[in-house]
Amino acid sequence: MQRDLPPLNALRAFEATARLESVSQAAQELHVTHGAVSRQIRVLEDDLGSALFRRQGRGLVLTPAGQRLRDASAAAFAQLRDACEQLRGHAAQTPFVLGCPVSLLTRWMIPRLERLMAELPELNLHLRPQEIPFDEALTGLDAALLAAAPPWPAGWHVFPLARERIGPVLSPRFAQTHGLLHSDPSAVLGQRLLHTASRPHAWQSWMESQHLPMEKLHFSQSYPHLYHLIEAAVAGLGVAIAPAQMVADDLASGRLLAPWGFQDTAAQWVLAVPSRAPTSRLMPLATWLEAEFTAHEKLPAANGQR
Amino acid sequence: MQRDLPPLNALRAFEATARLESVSQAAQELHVTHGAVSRQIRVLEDDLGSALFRRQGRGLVLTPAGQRLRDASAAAFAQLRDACEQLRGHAAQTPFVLGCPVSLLTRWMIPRLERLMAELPELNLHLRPQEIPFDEALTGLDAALLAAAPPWPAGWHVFPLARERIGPVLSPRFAQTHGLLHSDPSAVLGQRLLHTASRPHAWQSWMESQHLPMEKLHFSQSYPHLYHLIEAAVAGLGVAIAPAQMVADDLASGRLLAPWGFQDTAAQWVLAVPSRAPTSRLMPLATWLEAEFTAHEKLPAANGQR
DNA sequence: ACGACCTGTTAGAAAAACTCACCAATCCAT
DNA sequence: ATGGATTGGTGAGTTTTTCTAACAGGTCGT
Repeated sequence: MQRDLPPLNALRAFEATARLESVSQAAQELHVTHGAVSRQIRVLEDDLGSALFRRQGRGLVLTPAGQRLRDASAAAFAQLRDACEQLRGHAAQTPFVLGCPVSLLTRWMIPRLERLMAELPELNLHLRPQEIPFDEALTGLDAALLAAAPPWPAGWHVFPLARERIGPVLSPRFAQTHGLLHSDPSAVLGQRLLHTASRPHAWQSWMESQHLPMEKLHFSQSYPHLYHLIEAAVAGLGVAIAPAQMVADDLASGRLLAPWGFQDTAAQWVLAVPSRAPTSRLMPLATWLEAEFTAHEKLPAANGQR
Repeated sequence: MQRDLPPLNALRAFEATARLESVSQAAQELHVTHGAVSRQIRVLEDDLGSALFRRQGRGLVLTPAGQRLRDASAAAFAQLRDACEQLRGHAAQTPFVLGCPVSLLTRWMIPRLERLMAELPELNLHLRPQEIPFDEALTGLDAALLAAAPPWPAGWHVFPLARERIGPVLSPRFAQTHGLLHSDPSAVLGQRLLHTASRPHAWQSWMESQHLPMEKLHFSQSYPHLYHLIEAAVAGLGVAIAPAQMVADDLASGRLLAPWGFQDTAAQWVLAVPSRAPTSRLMPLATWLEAEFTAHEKLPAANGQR
């Protein structure tokens, strides 16, 4: 049978008090009031059944019993501190592996990476390109950044970052651009529409949201990745449909135009983590990403003009 | 600057779980539910920022980080356990010194001492004869047993045990006894009244409570201690006035009679302790004494006949 | 496939810890 | 000596933590 340990928090209060020979200073070190420390010491004395301090005037003197306990607890706590220090240090320098689809990585993450590293230097972020669908257990990842619609796989914990919003984009260099700029959304019907196998329903869902018929679409070549699709649009090969965030920088620089704005989809941009992962390193990243994503909410809403 | 310790209670839960390789068994050892342990481990993992267990089927496996922490915490806790064990053991075998006036000691405590020692063997009780008034700090005592009226000195913590009740007692061998047995309390007026310097007001307060005049009292010799007073009564030298508890055994055995019962005084029998003494060894004694004192409440009340 | 067994999770209840405000004692500077 | 500053102790009330109870989901053995 296991012998009983004393109340550990009381022991911590005692150790600090014994080391500093002052209740008040110990309270300061432990970030509590002196009353709390005084009480904890009382609890410990009561538990052990012997006085640990002699109250002498406005100070304290350790009793022999107190001295022995101080030595033991100081050593024990030092050992625990060392071990935890080591673990924490090791955990801190382990890279935080973030899975991310190549399209997002290329067009959104990389332009922001330097700033992210500067603002969260402790994170030691490593990006791992990885396409949707993600492994259910997120094997080898500390987190994944992706756009997806609920329901989420069991075993994920999901931080919503922003609604996904998509819309048609085209280059100023595209031959028909001038005629399209002030037209209805229906004007896209006759254009060369670029699309990607990774988002086969993008045009369909946008057309539905605009109440346009789908039969008259003129699909051009299909691109394997969203990344290529957007590059094709930038090159003026036709009208692409893309999530707002992934063309934000191109819109800002004028390389792309979005005459009909963007439209919410059922999907969201989320940060997904295995449900029982430690949260301490996660929260700063989640916060940063959310801020960065919502900073783009200033992009034109659906039907907005640019 | 002091580095931070991990949450200690969480660490204790982890240590038990790691040692037993089971959340459920650890919960059993710690006398909590498995949910509590599971949660504590989660808190610790979160605090340290690294997983300590790999959940594998219905069991647990320590991660390398967990193993290191287990070794460190097992050693640290063992050290603390040892030290506290030693302190507790030392405290337990230190005698518990109970100050007690000789009268009470002789006539009440000693007859019950064997039973007390048998029922509270861990207490290691030492009686120290000591007369009222007691030192305000109760120097050298763990507690004091005495009859006194409030207010109590500052720095005492007082466990009330029973009201003090006093009444006249006399021996069957006393010459006038037969005539007194069925008389009014006023019959004492003409008798030889025994009294003691240690309680000069005893007769006075009793007479007042009976609404009898005090002028006609025939005081006999004064005895230095209550103890002698009672012995004088037993010897048939006159009528003594004594607290109920101190003649209880004599009444039971017939060596003394209390024809007019007993009367509450302003005083109480109390167990007094220095206010910041540890309570763990105290409570069993206080409980035992209270039970023993109130067991005598069955003695005849004031005006009751015997 | 089923029950036995184990761990994780949640809301709400219970317990522990803390703060605040006060007191008493001591020390120190005037 | 006296009044202010500092220190420790205490009690009431509140906040925070921890625990329980009940359920969910997975794995193992039969």
